[in-house]
Amino acid sequence: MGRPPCCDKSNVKRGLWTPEEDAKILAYVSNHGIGNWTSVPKKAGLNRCGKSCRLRWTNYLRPDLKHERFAPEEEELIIKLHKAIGSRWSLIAKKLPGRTDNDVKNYWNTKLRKMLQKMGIDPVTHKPFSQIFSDFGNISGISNTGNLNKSLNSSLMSKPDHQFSSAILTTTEPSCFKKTMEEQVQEYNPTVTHPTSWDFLAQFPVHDTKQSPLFFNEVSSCPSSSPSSSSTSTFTQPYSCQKSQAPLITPTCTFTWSEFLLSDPVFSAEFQHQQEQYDFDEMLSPTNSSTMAMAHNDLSSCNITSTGSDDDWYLNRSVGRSTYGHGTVNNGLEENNNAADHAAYYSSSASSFVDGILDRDRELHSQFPPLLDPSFDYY
DNA sequence: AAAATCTCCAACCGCACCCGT
DNA sequence: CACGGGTGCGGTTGGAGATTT
Repeated sequence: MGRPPCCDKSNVKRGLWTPEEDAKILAYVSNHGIGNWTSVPKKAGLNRCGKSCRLRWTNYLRPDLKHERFAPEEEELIIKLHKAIGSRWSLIAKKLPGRTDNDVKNYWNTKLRKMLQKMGIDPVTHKPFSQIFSDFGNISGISNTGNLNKSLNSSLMSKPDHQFSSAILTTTEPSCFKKTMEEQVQEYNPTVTHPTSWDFLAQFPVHDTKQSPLFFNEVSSCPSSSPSSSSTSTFTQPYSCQKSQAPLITPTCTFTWSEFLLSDPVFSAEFQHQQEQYDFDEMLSPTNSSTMAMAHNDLSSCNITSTGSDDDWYLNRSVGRSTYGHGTVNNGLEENNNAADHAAYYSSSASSFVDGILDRDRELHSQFPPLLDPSFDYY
């Protein structure tokens, strides 16, 4: 039994607002102020749902809103905050005067996300696709099975190369991203001699948490919407996804957001030296609201159980989902972090947990030699 | 010029939380 | 403590306008 609708949807107008309707809202708010939106339609003479009125006001009519395009500084701030706290649009919007969460969300989805993808950055994890791909390949052994070349060939036959030359940096793009996806793949995977394609990457849904949550979504995975999360700083589960529950990996140590943020050279500089400007403590203070408190937990005190660094976390997630892959010995992180920009932006380290998994992988191979046959297929 | 496709964003939806009763 | 109305939030959709074919 769900919650009853806030109004009779069949009898209220929906869709785009007219100037007349806007004027009624503005007139009502100027006379009565904001409050009890469910009664606003009736009092203002509108045939709209109260929720719709509130949305129209907060997202469009509020006098303090900016309607011009986002400035490069705003773009950079959104990216940094998204890396730090994920798709907490309302929190991000609070740091952008005159912008609503809807503005920020739309701008992210239409511009910034695509821009990052073009530059070879996974917009969910903020890691280079090449690193993700390399990790995945090295752990699951894709490159050993022959499927890599097969996939590359098929994808390259279907898509022209010019797709990969689109990552031309503009002056509005943040300076912290320098390399195209193609460059990164060449750099991180010397064995890959051809440009790759989105189709090819799409076959390995490492950044699609809906289809296959191979990699931990550091933000949405925090049980921030859970009532209990606001009262505890330690998760009882290593990770939990609201919509896609992933199998658990036994935790061996803890990871804190504050350490993660402060270890990030880009974010920590802002965080430490301009704390007043960002002022997460104030913004995320538990005294403000439960949402703030939950986000505070995410940022400052929420402990995410992990086997080491955040990179290990991502890595372990992929390991956990690739039990039967053909693992290579190296985890690929150390040797693949030779790009100065990304080495500065993304730190990594080896993991005994990963080694353990790889040992087990090798053990499986020794016990089941057919697995090493490139022609072996599960289907 | 027309049709097809793409981009963008306003608006909607459903869920969860807050808070008064 | 339970309930229910109000609100906040993030994800998604629909359609208008722009662009390409």
